[in-house]
Amino acid sequence: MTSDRVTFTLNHLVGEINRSADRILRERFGLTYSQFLFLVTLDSTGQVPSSVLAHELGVSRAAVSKRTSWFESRGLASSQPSAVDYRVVELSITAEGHRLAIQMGDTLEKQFRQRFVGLHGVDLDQLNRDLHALLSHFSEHSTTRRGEEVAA
Amino acid sequence: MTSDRVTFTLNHLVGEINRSADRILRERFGLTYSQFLFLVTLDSTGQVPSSVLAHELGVSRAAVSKRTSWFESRGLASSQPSAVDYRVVELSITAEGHRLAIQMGDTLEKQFRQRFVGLHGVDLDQLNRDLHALLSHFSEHSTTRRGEEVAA
DNA sequence: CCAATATAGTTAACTAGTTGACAAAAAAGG
DNA sequence: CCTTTTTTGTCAACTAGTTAACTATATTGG
Repeated sequence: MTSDRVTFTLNHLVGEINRSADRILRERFGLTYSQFLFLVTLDSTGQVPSSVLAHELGVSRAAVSKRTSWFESRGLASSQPSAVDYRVVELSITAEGHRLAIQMGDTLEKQFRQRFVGLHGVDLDQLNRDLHALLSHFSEHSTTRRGEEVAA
Repeated sequence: MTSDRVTFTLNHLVGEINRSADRILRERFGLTYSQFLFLVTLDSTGQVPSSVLAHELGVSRAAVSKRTSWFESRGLASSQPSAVDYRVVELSITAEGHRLAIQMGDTLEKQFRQRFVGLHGVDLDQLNRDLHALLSHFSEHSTTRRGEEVAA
């Protein structure tokens, strides 16, 4: 059962971390962790078609489509039809959205570091490398059917 | 940014693993990963009050309440009012549910092992220990953090 | 003993995801 | 050039979670 335990441990740990991040972001910024991910991803891509953002977030195009107006109405993101492909809606982050994404990221980073001072016996960088190794091994050996289409 | 990258890597990896498990369970058993978790958790607890199962699964009592009839109607779980506390609904797994939980667990285990033959340089048992260390450190330091000072 | 409080489960209204169907636009290719 | 196929975004209907309000039952303490 060793291997199963790893997946259970992973799920449990990720659950705890995300719950904690969510709580902090709600308290201090009034936004959820998932809203933070939307912003930080859009910030990292710069202006992108809605479908590309969906792919980056690992969710369906429909999911992004439904959430876009929420971010627009709060002045955190903006959308405009592409000039070159009239099917495409280009999304971009606003200055306010960018400012917020940075601030939220910094807050989480600081909180995470504080929480792990005094944790000895685990090398976080080594852990990160191992997780990356697992991830790429996993992606290579799977018929990654992520939502619908897959970019090779 | 090291620490943030760890949480992103964790999320990404868990997403891939769970998506893969979900796909396999849907194909072979017609059930989702989350339904498997419900069954395997109920199987491990034995007969429990609905609220205890909710706690074990890390979801709200309402979430369990709404799903219970689905499992009952398929003969995988059963519920009966407690004889000692008339507020409580006791849940238990059926023989069929138990059989299914075992079979699904075995399938995932086998698939996981197959996928990781040929992955060198990562000791899964060591990884599991590290993750557990992180998890318990995290849980210890997560309670009682009201109003702590982190400059924003 | 009984009034106040706490707890278990259900329900309603909401959020955020899914798939499948669709219209419109673009790309491919005879 | 015109048909066929592909892609983009949106919508509808669904799943699975949330919180808040509610009912019914326990538990506690004066």
